Amino acid sequence: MPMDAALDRQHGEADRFACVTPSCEHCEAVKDVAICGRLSADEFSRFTLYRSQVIVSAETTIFREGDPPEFLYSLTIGIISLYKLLPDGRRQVIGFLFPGDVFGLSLDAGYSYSAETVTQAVLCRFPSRRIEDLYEDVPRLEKRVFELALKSLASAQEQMLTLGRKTAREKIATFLMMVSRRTQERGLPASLIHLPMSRTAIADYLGLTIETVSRTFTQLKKDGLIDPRGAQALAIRDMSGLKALAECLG
Amino acid sequence: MPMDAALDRQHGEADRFACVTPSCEHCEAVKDVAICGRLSADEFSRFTLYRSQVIVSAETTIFREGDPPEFLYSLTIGIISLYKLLPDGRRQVIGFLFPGDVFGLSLDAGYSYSAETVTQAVLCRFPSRRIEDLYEDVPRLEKRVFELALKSLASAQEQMLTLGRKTAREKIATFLMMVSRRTQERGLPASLIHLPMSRTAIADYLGLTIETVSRTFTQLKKDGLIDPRGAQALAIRDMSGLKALAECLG
DNA sequence: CGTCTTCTTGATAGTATTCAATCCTCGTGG
DNA sequence: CCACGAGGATTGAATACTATCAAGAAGACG
Repeated sequence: MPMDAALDRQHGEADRFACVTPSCEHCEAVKDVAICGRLSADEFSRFTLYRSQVIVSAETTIFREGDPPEFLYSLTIGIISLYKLLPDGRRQVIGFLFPGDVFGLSLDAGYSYSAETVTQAVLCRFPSRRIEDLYEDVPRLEKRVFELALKSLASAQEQMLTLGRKTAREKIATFLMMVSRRTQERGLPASLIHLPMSRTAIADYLGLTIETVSRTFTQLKKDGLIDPRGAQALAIRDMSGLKALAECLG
Repeated sequence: MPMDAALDRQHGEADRFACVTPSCEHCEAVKDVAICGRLSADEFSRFTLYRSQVIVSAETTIFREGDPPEFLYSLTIGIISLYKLLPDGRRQVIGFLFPGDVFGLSLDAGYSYSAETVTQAVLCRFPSRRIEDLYEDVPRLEKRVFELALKSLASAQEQMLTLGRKTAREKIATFLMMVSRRTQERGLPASLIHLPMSRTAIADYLGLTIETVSRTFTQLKKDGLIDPRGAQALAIRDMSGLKALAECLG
């Protein structure tokens, strides 16, 4: 397993990660929310000295749990999943990331989770060993990363509530509302959502099996709450009903 | 409900929270791990200008989810639980805190969880609105709080794996190993652990019912892994067996 | 257009929950 | 000092929700 990881890093990167120039035409879209948000022009130019950008194709591993932390990442475009594995293969997706989210923060000698792309993605990355220098050069950035880490913490705690105390139906509703919110944040319609992640990934995120996920989608459709558009997209037909279900009101 | 909270804060604090002098005889015990760890004498004296200390009796609410954040807390002595509630009363304990842990970090207008003591506790607290001043006065403290927030994040992610993918038996083993580790960190024997939290609190932490928790303890006893010493304490008889169970190896 | 993968649906099984009763512990008061 | 009462913990029986096993349908892709 560590052998595979080593090989991957040795031979794989050139194939999987395409480097792009530091002039970031996409960054504008997420500038308000991303790590690089709220920086002055001067701060931003210093910031770019530490940053490199990569394009990663869909369904590609970025790093594995236990790998020595090489980079701190910020997602510009695309969707990424973070997950942990048990020795027998059981998997828990601990988060789906959207543009503006950061990942790869680590205190220890290794990353505490694996990261892989769901869709093709554009990432900013910062060498871990130069992070302290970056923080000194652009102090506001440290505060920003701190803020984003606290946001991650809050959503992890919210997810603990979902995993521990909600039913399958409520879990799916919660998941759909989360995707809807993140979609809306990007300026897209909240009730027409794209689900590029597989049923397996959704199941592993919610602590369910793919069969239960599938059955629950079918039920929600029957109840008129959603209207599937193939397996990869759906329309929310009753937003307030779905919200009530997600928040366990009704 | 908000009425109750308001009354609590108005009339309750004098009764529930006893203030103690800033000379902290207990702090020595957790100095290496706590928020105040690794500070120079000079930094520490500046630090104390922001800090107040309180003693809180057992089973007492410190703040509720949604309350405006007044303080950042650091636990010196005792055990605290953080939890979230659903409207219908379902509860998820999102963490048990031990000496050295911080809580009450919040970005929003309100705390994102409730906090209550399990045992009597000694707390350091820092007014939220002066936190930025404190960070400026003692820059190293901001890094320290950042570190502790990342630790919280890592343990939340670990708990997501437990909640989503482990069986009741594995969950209990994981919980016991966590308590054992935190006990050992305080210089106490790892295999003789104290469980001051109720079965309800343990169940709400692991996403189980009290009955399942109880039954699982009984089973683990039968299997010779643990040896209950009343409901509030137990000896771990087979540490490596319990560890294997917690990590889902065997 | 056929193959392969992913998703959906169906039948059955199992783990944890629910409902209910008993037991135990500990604090209280006689 | 011991009996009593109350709340929490344990145990038992039945149920329910979700998982597992198995098969079929729908897309995706060459």
